[in-house]
This record gives sequence, structure tokens and C-alpha cells, in this order.
Amino acid sequence: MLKKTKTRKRVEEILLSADTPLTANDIYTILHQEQITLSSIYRTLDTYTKEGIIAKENNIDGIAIYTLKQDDHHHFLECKNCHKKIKLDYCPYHQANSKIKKNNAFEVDETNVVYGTCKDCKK
Amino acid sequence: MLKKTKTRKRVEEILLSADTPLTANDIYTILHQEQITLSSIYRTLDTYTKEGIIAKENNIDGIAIYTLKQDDHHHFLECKNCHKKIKLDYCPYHQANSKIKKNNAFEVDETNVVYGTCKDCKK
DNA sequence: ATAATTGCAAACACTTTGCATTTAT
DNA sequence: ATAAATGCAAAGTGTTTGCAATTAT
Repeated sequence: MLKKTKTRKRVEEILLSADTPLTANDIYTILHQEQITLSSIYRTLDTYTKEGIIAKENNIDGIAIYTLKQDDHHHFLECKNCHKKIKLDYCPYHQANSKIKKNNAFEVDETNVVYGTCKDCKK
Repeated sequence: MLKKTKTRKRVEEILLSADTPLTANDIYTILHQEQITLSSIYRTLDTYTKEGIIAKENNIDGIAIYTLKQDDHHHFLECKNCHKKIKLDYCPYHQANSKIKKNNAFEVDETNVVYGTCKDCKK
């Protein structure tokens, strides 16, 4: 069975209080002064992802970012140029994904962050 | 100005004839017997991505995959478990992205591949 | 002729892993 | 007591880069 270790408790707390997805290194930056190892953070993140407690996705650079799966989650539009984030209060693809599920018998993994270009960066 | 080198010609040809996005290594597997280097392939892919000729996205493992931007492009639903691909003949998110553009002044970068779970793998 | 591109090998950055030690149960 | 988790350091991958040699214009 899963043990509630210091690493796991702290990782959960940090993801819970974060309002955007974090990288393993983001978490490590917060936790390394508590004698928590980066590899231990990766192992927690993997374990919890497999357990379905955490959602893993990749940012635009291909780096893994993690969020706690919660009812109160948000979607973001992130500009790949200026990295400004626009928080949405609804899921923009919910309808489209329902349709895919019905028509194609395929359940899409929703991502929290959608990348593109904001109007200020669109010259 | 951009020179039409052997590497560039071959990379374009290969992406043109591929019906799914390819990794740099996929392309290298085809081209290394023609004395073309992996680093040269990466440089071509980068250059063409910046030129807007090629679209770059990340697969579920965070590895970069590339497609030639064409009118005749397709979207795929890829099962993260069995890796089966379902080819769609329309863009499932076109409407949602138009709405985002109008409401949030943000232009979403469409991806070719959407990850999730197919019904056979959904126990 | 010359500016752009390549090959090669080395460097990078993120992530994973083996093994001895520690910790939650 | 013991199965599970961690720390540490080393290894693994995909990707990038510096520089001298080559090639398209």
C-alpha cells in the first residue's frame, strides 16, 4: 500500500496550493531546503500519476507539468511567446470531447494548458 | 536566404509522404543511410518550424513530432495505451478555437494528435 | 567568392534507475 | 518486522551547440 511520506505530503500540498501546473523542478525549488530529493519528487509524481491522483501533461517545450486532479480545476491559454496565461472559467473542449467519445468511442485526456499566441504578440 | 540542401529536400519529402507526425529520429532512421546527420535533421526541423513550413508538437512522452503544414492535413486520436490511431476527417476543435479567438483574443495552436484512451483499452 | 549549412563530437537538460539505507505501517 | 520509499550518484535520452570543413548561391 501507499505510504504517506513527507515527500508525498509536501508534493500534494504544493500542487494543491498552486493555481497552475508545475514542473518537477518547480516543486524541487520549493522543497530542496526540506531535504527532499528531485528523484523522490519524480517518483512521487509518477506514482500519483499512475494512481490517477495527479494529471501529467507536457508544456510547449516538452517538459512534464503536473496538477492535482480536483473538481475545482482550470484551463489556461498560454502564449508561447510572452508566456502570459489567460485563466478560463470553463472547459473550452468539453462539448467537442463529448462528441468524440460518442462518435469515436475514444476518451480524450483533457489538458489544462492550451498553447498559442495572444493578440499582443500577434504582430 | 534559405538554401535548398539535400537534407532539407529529403526531410520535406519524407514529411510530405508521411501520414502521421514523425520524430527527428523517425526521419533519421530513413535518412542515415544517405549520410545525413541527426543534428542536421534537427536544424532543418528547427529552421522550417521557425519559417512556418513545419508544425512542431510534442507526443505524450514529451518528444517532439513534426508535420509539414499542408491544406490536406489530418487529426488523429491516439490511444496512449495501445497507440492505435484514429484518423479524423475533420478538425474536432475548430469551432471551440474560433470561439476562443473571438472571446479571448488568443489564437490556439492546433495540434494534429490528441491523446486519450480507446474503448478497447478502457476496461 | 562568400554566406549558409553540415558533420562530428561534446555538452545539455530532463528524467530514470540501482542499490544501500531509512521509514511508515 | 518488513515492505515500501528515499538519497545519492550514475546512467539514459532527446536535443542543442561550437567549430572547422563543405556546399549552394
